[in-house]
Amino acid sequence: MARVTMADVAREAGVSAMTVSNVLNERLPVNEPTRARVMAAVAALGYEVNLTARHLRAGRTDTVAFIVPTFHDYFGEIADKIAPLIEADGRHLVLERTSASPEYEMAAVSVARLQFYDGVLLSVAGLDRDQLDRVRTPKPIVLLGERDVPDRFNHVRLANEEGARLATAHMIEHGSRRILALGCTFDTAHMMSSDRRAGWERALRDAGLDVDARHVVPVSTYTSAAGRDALLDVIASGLPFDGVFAVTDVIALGAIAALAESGLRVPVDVQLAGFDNLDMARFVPPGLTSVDANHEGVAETAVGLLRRQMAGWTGPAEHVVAPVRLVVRGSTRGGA
Amino acid sequence: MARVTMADVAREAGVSAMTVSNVLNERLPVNEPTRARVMAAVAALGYEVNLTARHLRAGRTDTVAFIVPTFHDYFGEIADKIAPLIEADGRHLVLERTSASPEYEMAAVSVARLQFYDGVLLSVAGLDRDQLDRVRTPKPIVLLGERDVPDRFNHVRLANEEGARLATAHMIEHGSRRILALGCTFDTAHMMSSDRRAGWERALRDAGLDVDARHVVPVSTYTSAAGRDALLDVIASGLPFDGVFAVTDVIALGAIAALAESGLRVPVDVQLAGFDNLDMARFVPPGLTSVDANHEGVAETAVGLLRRQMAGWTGPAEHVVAPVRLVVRGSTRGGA
DNA sequence: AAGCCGCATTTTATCGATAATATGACGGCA
DNA sequence: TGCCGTCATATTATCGATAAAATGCGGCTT
Repeated sequence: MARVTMADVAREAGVSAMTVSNVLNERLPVNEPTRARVMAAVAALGYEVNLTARHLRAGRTDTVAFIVPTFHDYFGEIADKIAPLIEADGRHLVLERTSASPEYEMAAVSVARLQFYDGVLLSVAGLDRDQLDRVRTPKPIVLLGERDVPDRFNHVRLANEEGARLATAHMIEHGSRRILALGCTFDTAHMMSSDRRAGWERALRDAGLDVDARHVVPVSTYTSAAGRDALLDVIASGLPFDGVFAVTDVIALGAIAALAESGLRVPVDVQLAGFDNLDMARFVPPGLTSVDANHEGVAETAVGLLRRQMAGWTGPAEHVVAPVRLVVRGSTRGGA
Repeated sequence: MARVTMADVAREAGVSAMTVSNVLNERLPVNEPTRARVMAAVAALGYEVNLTARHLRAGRTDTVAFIVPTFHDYFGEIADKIAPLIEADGRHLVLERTSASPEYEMAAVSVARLQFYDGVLLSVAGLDRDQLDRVRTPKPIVLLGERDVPDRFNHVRLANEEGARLATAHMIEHGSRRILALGCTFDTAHMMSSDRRAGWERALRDAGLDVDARHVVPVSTYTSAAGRDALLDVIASGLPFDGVFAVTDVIALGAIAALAESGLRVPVDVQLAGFDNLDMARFVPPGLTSVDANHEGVAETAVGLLRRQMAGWTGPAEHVVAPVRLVVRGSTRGGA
């Protein structure tokens, strides 16, 4: 338990603690013989720096947090894209989760927790603009996610409306006329479910089709199970449809299950498109057409903004809308 | 930037810093009027404790790390099970990843990084027994994963052989005679790919079937893409088979894609079973039969062992083999 | 009335590293 | 020979909280 400290190393090498620090951090020059003696002592005692003490004194942790609603699916995939970018700067990435609940999210961005990190990427799921506005921290922070955020934060979001429009228009082009917006809502605040609904709506209008409010089908949570249940309810209700735009790929997977169970063939009877282009979308038969959110591009943009802040930049915050593109696969009739 | 410190609060409230600490931590009793004054000062100044300073002095972070090879899929799902258990004790869970590379994994368990945490759950993917044996830390630590580990570590692993045997026997029972072991290997060291192969082999022998080495098909990485490619190669080679035991569900998803592309019907032409019972397995048509690894049970066991260590227990380490069961779905003929 | 005790609060020392500053040895130059 | 500058290394102070020990005060006992 008795950890080896810098003072122990200093004693062993017959120098002062400061010299050990200088050797290890290459801050001030140290003569070669002294250096060698220090290194030998470090090796002999198996010394490792106490990062907590360094943090307290030097004010730096070389660690960045990515705070997510949940660890799995979308966020897990994007975190794996972010990690190498952070590591390239010699920093460490850690994930924390908020359970998508506003209280947890507030707690996660409390000044206390943020002190552990040199910078924070926060995926906003539960907090609204006003709650975010109460977050007053000088920490470099970049927000990710589809909700509205205060201007003073750097923010990266997706072209939600455009993506939904692309997917919906594609299904219309290939013959669908009654397309469900599964997991969407008529909320007025900007958020994922409403922005994507707006895109779905625009595609319909562009094609001269009616917007039927019954086609907007909410889900209880953003899980495959909820997507499946919601779609089964629609099928049971007898409401006719020949296409499904699912607000996320996870929901789309639930839709695939519901359609299969109900004997509806994809894409012959019903076309289906999702959003996010998760890895899974390539492999689930017949291949899920999906709006590609360009995880890597989003990761690079967000990390770039964060890096700039950590380097001391204090210019105005940026609000980036990441472009999307449609990846066509077998679940729509344009696909293979 | 100028953070509010405990000394600032003390000055504002007209007491000493120690009294502020006592109020906030409820360590020593403090008179109500004083308490109220301190709380008022805390609120007025918006004070939040500096967790780094507390950590340095008190030696406690109230944070547990779960160190995983990658953030997505299996580990993301299990992390979401672990998080609530850690939070129930008033602690925080953070994830770190190692990219499944031994160097990163060694770095992640370096004494330096571990100092940030009160305890560590380490999912071993890259390190072998000898490398792990070099990890000498007094930190509470519990290992997860299918590799052999030194006795002195607490360890939770799955009943790999039994799970693979169950899945394979189930497919034999329903008529398969030539079952591939996709993603398995003939390695002699205990690891996921070889233990599960052993279970597959045992099921074959139990049924009086030959073990054909060509049926053991390795994959380059544990990804769906690699699973798909490997199975497509087998199909192209003309080697006949009528069942696939995939070493993980992620690999199984790749197999589903390969079979679909090749016009082979599941489960009519080929039965398929995976391992892990990821959420996805319920929803991918026709439903993926899978060995359920009981994520929640594993999470509870691992956290229980960790909790005990963090509470000061120093008895001998435990090596738990978590039981598994087969969840039958449409990808095998016993399913719906 | 003297002494002691319990309780609230303060003081001091400390966790381990590092920024800022001080010291001291040596070489160069007039 | 004496002074100064340079470079390597040592000292001191500090980051902010907290454990442990010290103080001080009023009440109770005898």
